Amino acid sequence: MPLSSVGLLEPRKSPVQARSAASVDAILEATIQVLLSVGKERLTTTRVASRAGVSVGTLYQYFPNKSALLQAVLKRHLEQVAEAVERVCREQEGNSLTQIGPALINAFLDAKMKDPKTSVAFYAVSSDVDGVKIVQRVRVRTNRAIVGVLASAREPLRRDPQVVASMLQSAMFGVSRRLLESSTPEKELKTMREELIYLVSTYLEACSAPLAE
Amino acid sequence: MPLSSVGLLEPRKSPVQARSAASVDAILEATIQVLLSVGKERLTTTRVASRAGVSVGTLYQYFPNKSALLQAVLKRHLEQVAEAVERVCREQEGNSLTQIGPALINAFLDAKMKDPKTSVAFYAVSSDVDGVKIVQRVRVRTNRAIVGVLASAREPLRRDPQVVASMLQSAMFGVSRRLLESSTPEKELKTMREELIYLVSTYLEACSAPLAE
DNA sequence: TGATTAGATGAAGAAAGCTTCAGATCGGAG
DNA sequence: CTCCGATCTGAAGCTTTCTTCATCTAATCA
Repeated sequence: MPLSSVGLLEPRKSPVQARSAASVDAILEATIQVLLSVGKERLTTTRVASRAGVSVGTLYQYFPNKSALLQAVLKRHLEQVAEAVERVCREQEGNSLTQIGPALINAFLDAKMKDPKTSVAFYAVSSDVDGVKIVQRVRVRTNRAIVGVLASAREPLRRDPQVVASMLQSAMFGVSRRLLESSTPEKELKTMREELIYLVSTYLEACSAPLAE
Repeated sequence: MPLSSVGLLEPRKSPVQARSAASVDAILEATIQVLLSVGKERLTTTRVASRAGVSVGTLYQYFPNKSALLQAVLKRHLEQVAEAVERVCREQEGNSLTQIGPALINAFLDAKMKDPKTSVAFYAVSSDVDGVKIVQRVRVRTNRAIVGVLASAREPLRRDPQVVASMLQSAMFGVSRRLLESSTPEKELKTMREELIYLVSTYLEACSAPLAE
């Protein structure tokens, strides 16, 4: 399965007629389904096409190679999470750190743990497909959003917002990954979520300048 | 590259004569070197054997398949990190949380970031080789050690040590992964290490019962 | 030294899956 | 209704790499 990571990410052609757009969508969905049902090792372009109800040829009309196909679904998934984070950050603008922290964690975990099986599958895919680059882009976006809310918070930060945001991200990703790699993600979710909120809260409190002492 | 994850992890035979032990070692080392030089996509058993100065046949005498080979090197790497953590935990036994936290972080980061390139390469390998199971075993070991020191600390914990340990692990892994996936791990290491120590310190302090108020 | 077992060799078999492309079909404009 | 480009089809070519095994060499011991 030599996935040349050369692949252009973009579809080969843009849909002109309606049916082709439908094909692309079906292919994308089928990819995830095949991933979940047989795993990445046995995910073949033929199988994906078949599941999507089209022929391999059609698949290759829209994706230059298998790698690009996988990249496309990965990207879509990560962007959903990024959007969730950006959304809370916008909503929490101007609030106090006490509110921002928990809100951020909840939004992230909700988005990431919404469909644990899929998220887990994507971890595996990511390393076959030059996923790091995609992940990085998303990370930068997310980071920017977090720095934004932090800066807008009622309490000023005593520490570099950039670094604080990175730290928060690391902790969030660390926890979600741990959960997803555990055998029973849903079971531990509640506990770990609460603990993460606690961790982040104490951290943010410590980071904020003492308003009155 | 269909890596049947069925592979037995153990070598097919144990070395009786000295030269065979040497072969196994050479093969293991060569695997890492090939991984670093051409990447996992183009790592072939032939190439590894060639680099190790033996023939493919010899390789297959000690490893049932490619997957087992990769698992072996991955396992070795993870265990080194685990040992480093267990060591500090032993050393810090009975100290205060103020000391334990930083010591733990430093030991972990030192071990994990010792050879960033290799660590990064292993991330990619892990998902091809059923690495999750290996990672999990190591996690459990590490968790046990951390729970141990926490319990031995001068200050009693107000929170479930199990959960606290999981949280610490998640944060550590999250940060190290973030660093390794960044384009310049070494650059950000210092900053992130300090920040992580700060995070962990404030967290542990909050977790400990107030001795005097 | 001769016998016996451990270890090494590497050409070739076999499987697998990606990707192509020549030809069939569909949809819409005129 | 006709025509033409858009879209679809899927058998087969091609490449690649894993893995085996019959055979050869090295080490050990009596």
